[in-house]
Amino acid sequence: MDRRQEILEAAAKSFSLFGYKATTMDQVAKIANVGKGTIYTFFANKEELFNAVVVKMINEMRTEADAAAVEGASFEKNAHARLMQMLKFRETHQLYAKLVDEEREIRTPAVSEVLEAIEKEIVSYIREKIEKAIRKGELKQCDTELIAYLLFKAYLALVVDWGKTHDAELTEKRIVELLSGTVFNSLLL
Amino acid sequence: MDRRQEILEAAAKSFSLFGYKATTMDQVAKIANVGKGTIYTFFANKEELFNAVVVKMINEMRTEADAAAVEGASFEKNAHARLMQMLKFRETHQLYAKLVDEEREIRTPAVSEVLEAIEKEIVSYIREKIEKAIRKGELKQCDTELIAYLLFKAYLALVVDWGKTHDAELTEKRIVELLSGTVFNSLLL
DNA sequence: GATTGACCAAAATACATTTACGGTCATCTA
DNA sequence: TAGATGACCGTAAATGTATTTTGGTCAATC
Repeated sequence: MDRRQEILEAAAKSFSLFGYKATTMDQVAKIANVGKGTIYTFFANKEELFNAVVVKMINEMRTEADAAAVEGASFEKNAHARLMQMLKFRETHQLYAKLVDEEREIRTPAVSEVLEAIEKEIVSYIREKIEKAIRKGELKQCDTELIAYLLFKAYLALVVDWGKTHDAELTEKRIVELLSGTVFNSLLL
Repeated sequence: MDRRQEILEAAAKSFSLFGYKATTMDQVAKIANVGKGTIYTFFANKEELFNAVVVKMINEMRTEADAAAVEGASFEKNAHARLMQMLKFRETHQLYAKLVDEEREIRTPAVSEVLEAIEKEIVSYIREKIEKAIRKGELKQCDTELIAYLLFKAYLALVVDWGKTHDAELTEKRIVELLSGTVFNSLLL
């Protein structure tokens, strides 16, 4: 089997289990059943290996977000489904969850950078969908960059942050009612 | 002069200059020109002294936020002015800025708790204003708790977070246009 | 020519020792 | 004699140091 692939999978396993900092190159080599030196013939260093693993994860997330949308459904319904899916992915997917954790309690630069990149990716993904809906005539012209950013931050706040400072999570119904009445409604043509 | 007051001022000065963790009770005693034991006749411990200082600061912030509003102006205009003022206070006021800093790089529980309390205070302040506007018939009935939370988080994201991941800050105009067209507009009766 | 693991400098960790700090209370003074 | 004080105490943090671990290299190997 492809050596590069085996290394990638081994790395994904280790990063998922132990996080970035606690994963050692020896560890990865052992899991992948290769010598440590072999890793460096495919990846320049630990951080590049990490980035490659994360890129793969981002693609999985995108795929799952797309799967959450329903052909023919309204922009609001699909945008909601997509965002909820990605936020669920964020706390369900072993690697993503681990990285969020690591970011909270240690401060590893490589992890911060990667998390930032993921968020940028999500925002630009949302933006794509908005622009597509505008082209289709479902939404009115607007500042798509800012709207995408606002949507993402709003969902992050309502789904993730709220629970940290209140004793109960917000129900999805309450979130939908709030955003449907405010942001989403204002986007309609 | 009132001993309690002198201690409070000395503490405010020290917390502002060095943060919570790096402020020592000996330090405060020296600045206040009192024996260390005296502090403990007014405040049970360092954290209570800290809380008292922060309560004072919250009141200042409230006063400044109120001063930013204009009698007779629209809800949107005043809410915007109030929120922008509080966010400016957040990075201008020596103590507040220092605490945000300390929270970012050290993880002092007392500081985290206090920052959370301040945010709660801001949100409930915004909520008050929303409810007042509803009573006056300027805004429609809505989920005031969530709207207040969303507004605060949106401003935080647009004014504070945006700059951290983009090379230029958002202009106030762009923020106003975004929120005016979405959240604020939807609140009108 | 691809693969490997012993090897190296640098970074992280563990440990021992010292220092600093929050909080107390017997003493002092007004 | 009631409030103020600072020397004092136990603990927690900081500091210094020895030891281990780790990312990355490269000469030897297959």
